[in-house]
Amino acid sequence: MEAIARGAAINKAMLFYYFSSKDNLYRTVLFGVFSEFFGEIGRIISGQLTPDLFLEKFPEIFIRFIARHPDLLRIMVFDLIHNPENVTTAMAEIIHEKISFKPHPLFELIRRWHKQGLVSESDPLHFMMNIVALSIFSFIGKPMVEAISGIKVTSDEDFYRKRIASVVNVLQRGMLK
Amino acid sequence: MEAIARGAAINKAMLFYYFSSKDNLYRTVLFGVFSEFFGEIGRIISGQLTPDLFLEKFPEIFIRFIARHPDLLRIMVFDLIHNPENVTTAMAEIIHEKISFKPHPLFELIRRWHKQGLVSESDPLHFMMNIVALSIFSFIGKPMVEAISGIKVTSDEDFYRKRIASVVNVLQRGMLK
DNA sequence: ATTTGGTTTAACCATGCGGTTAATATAATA
DNA sequence: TATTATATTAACCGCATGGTTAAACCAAAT
Repeated sequence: MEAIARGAAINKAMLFYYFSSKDNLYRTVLFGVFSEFFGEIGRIISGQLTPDLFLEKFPEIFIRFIARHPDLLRIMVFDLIHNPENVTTAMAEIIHEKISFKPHPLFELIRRWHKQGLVSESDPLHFMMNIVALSIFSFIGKPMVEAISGIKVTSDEDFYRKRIASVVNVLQRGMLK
Repeated sequence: MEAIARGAAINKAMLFYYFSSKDNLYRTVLFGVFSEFFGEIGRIISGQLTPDLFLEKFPEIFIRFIARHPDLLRIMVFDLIHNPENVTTAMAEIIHEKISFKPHPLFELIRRWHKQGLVSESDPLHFMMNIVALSIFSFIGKPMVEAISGIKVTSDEDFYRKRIASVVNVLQRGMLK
């Protein structure tokens, strides 16, 4: 909290005055950032959406979004690992009650794609996990893979572009029929 | 450290007596667990290894290994996110100096596969990242995807089996030619 | 000018935690 | 048995940090 206050050039007590607790500040920030994210995602989901367009756009949006908010992933993953109930209830609350994005239509869409023989994965949960996994790991795992391989990434922009290309390629070839 | 000592039914000071610092204890544990892991991986890597066998075995070993060591991922991801230099230098040291597993032969093998037209991904770094990403996210992301989708995983064993199947399917269809 | 309500701050409190220490118990050795 | 090296412990230290408080500041309303 002190560091946040320093960053905002205000006194630490002001954070508690306006946000009452660290947890509440956290949720407020999450809400803002989720609104932004699901807004972007919502914009590509429509009736005419094809699976291969979805698999092309989603990783791009996801990876670019996280790259734009480098601290978000750090904070969320920390919470996800240490007390998942906390962050998941906060997320569920935010998503289901306050934001227009509803996941169920997307899940129904994925099921329909599978029934139409367009995608190979029948379970929408695993379908989405595959996409998110490939996108998110670009950030968490980069230093680990660098350490194991001994290969250092030179340009970030270059890395993300190649990463997006690789992810989209794997997803389209791997999940489309 | 206090919790670890409690778990081992010893006094906290003993941990410092035998391991001198938290960091050193951490590295000792990492070393043990990495030896185990890379031992398992090393066993499947040989001259006759085919890419599709590799893509089938690696995720299975990886996912089962992490499932067997639930705290490992938590600790490593925490470090990976908060001070990557720390964990990566520790990892590099452990892998390159103390363990028989060498990543370069594997990377060469992947390059050869690509030259032979067996796999579509030309960069071994991204090739490996795709595999690790899909495997690892089964653990970190599970609660998140559950929260967003509203679908709760019932049986763990069931979840892992389906997860492995989905990952192997995506990888084999997505990266093989 | 004085009251009032929101705003801002420095100083403080409590707790958690990595790490230390000095003293004691125990086993090995001469 | 006396000595020495190794194990083991309770108590303590210092620092970071989430959170609180009481007082001061300041603008607008009376």
